[in-house]
Amino acid sequence: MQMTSKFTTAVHILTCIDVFGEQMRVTSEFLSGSTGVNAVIIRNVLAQLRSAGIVITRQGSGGARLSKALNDITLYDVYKAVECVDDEGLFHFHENPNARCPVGRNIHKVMDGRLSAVQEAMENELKSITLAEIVEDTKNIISKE
Amino acid sequence: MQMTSKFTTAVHILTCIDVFGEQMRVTSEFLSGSTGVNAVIIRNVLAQLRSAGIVITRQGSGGARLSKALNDITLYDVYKAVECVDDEGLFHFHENPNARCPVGRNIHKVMDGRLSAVQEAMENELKSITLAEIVEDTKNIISKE
DNA sequence: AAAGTTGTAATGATTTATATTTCAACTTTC
DNA sequence: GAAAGTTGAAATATAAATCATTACAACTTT
Repeated sequence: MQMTSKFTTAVHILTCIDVFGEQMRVTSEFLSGSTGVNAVIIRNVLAQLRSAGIVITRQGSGGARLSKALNDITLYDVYKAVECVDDEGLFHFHENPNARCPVGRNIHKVMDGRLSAVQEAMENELKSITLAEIVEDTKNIISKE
Repeated sequence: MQMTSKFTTAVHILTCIDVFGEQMRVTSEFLSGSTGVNAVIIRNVLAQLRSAGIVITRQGSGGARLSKALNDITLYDVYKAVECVDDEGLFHFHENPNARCPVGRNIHKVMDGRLSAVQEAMENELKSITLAEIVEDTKNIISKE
């Protein structure tokens, strides 16, 4: 199992918008070139980031912009925006446990709370990381190249 | 994205072995009935649990047994046993970032450590939960039904 | 020897992820 | 206002992953 690569793609996109946005229009075509991801997928990711209030895009004009400070965007916001994990949760329960078996009819409720806690631990860690630090590190590396 | 259901299936299996193991042979056929999961899949999961030193099974004789105390089996052990997440890690990087782009050639190393930390947060939570508690809760619920 | 079980390989069905094609709607520039 | 470039979005294709199923050899117990 692996998280959709739209997540790292989205972080890459946002980093590019900040790094290049002042000098040029950061179009889906440009982002496709930088990420190696198909331009239509880029537009889909941008649409999700837009729905989440993270970027602004407009038909025709071209070029995405951030709609918040990097400090106010956490990896969790990006993770939610691109729907890495749906309402069903991170863990996938086998669907047909046997209700006539005492274990089968109870295992779900016994595990549910604990699995939610595990997912929450991961999400809390994502909340602790901001795009500001990602971009700062990136710029530092670039300036030393 | 969701974790393979082999994980919850494995926990279900281990719970059944403990709950029913003293009164009967817990065969893959029986476990298939309780979980609603195909018997061959059950045998595959049992094979993985066996490789991890968690259960004992033998050709012919039938019936799986635990090879450790429930207290010494954490959800992390089960998660590793059934290979929920492979060596690539929980997060899947888009594969072809452009090395000619300053962001493209650095984003991976900027994110890697942080993504590992996120994964580790999840895994640490899994390590904190033992099968002993899962089985205890299950038995408590059953006894009150 | 018979019956039941595990181990495992091979195949199929379903779902999901990503890429691709296509085109209408929009903006800017000439 | 026409041309060029861009976004938004639907439809389709390809590839990979997941789970189920079939089949059968190896093994154990009776």
